[in-house]
Amino acid sequence: MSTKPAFKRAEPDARRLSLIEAAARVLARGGVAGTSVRAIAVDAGVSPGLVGHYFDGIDALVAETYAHVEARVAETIDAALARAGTDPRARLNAFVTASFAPPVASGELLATWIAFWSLVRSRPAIARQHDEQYAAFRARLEALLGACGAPPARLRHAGIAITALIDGLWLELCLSPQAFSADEAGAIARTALDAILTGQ
Amino acid sequence: MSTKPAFKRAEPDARRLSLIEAAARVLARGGVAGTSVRAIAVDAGVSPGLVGHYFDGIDALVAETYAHVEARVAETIDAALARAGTDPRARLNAFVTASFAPPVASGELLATWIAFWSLVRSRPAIARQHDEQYAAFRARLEALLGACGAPPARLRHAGIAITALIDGLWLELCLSPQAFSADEAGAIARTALDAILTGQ
DNA sequence: CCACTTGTTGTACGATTGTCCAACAAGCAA
DNA sequence: TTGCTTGTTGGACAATCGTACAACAAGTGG
Repeated sequence: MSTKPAFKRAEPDARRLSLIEAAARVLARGGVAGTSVRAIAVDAGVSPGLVGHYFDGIDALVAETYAHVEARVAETIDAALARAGTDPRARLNAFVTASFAPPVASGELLATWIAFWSLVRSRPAIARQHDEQYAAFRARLEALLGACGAPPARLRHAGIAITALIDGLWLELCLSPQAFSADEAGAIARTALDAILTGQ
Repeated sequence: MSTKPAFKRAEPDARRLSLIEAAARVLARGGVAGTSVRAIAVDAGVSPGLVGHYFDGIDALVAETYAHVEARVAETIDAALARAGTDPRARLNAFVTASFAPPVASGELLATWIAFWSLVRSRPAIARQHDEQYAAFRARLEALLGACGAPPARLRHAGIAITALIDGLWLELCLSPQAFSADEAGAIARTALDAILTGQ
């Protein structure tokens, strides 16, 4: 009879991903205070030492977790856009609706954002990453706004405005879900889109 | 000759305040990661044990620090409103301008917000405090909007919208000050106010 | 079957955390 | 001055943190 292996080797990329997903789960479950190398290792079913083997410290793991979670958010929104068809305004509406519904707007995701934000000011590399992901988010929104006929001269300000509005509504929706509903947030965002696309 | 006292007693309220202000400074200087009971005590020129004498744990100190800093923010905005005179729209403009200028919009303040946000989901008492402070902020904004002639039926959504827009712009201004300027943020917010006050 | 590489383990390490508490002393009342 | 209250000290305490590293073993190429 054969002895069972004490552990199984994983393909490096798969192992990295499983650690990132474990970090996201731990952040969602216990918040920033409940997140540590050990807790993540336990959740991933792995020895704590392995975290250091794949990431340059826990801050780097948090940064990669943020990037991964935001990529999943982007996928969720892309799926909503695809479902909305080809009408530019319908796609814009789908964008905001998806932004305020689970799994995008949820208290669980917030912990990952907060953990990442807390590193932005002290870590230049993470500040750069934040700038890139913010720019990408805004660029996508500007493309949708442009497709709806927003004048190019106003595209920059429109993109900043709608991005900020969505972020502010999303944040409050995560922090105190009872202050207003996801439907209200969607209605507010669509009203703002009307105002911007109509032009003054 | 008299021996110098080893320490001086402070009036309880003054001592509490000095600890809160020290916590705000430490959060501003070192971020969430650089903040601890000991660091705050050193900054306040006090023994670490004294923190426990005035606050039920460091989370309570963070919560009170947030309340204090937001009160200072409110004072700064109130001063801007007073300077703006009595014209309702001028007061509204002053509100947004003050929100995007130091000391309200600054990376230093952000750390206090982040530390507080990270406690909202796990501490019911802090969640309640957040709800109250958010409601107060929005109520003040709704009063200013109402004075500008915004129809009462739309006041709730208008208040949520402008609050979210200001929050989103403020957050991004703190996180990456080079993405857009405070003047741009002010112009964007004033445009949104125009759209809301004109009615659609 | 035997190296050899390297993913993985488990622990030890020093530093730091928040909290607690006995001892001290400052300042007021008598 | 004498006594008393209590703000204050400073260190002890257990727990936990992130990281480093030597030992082990899984899987691959020979």
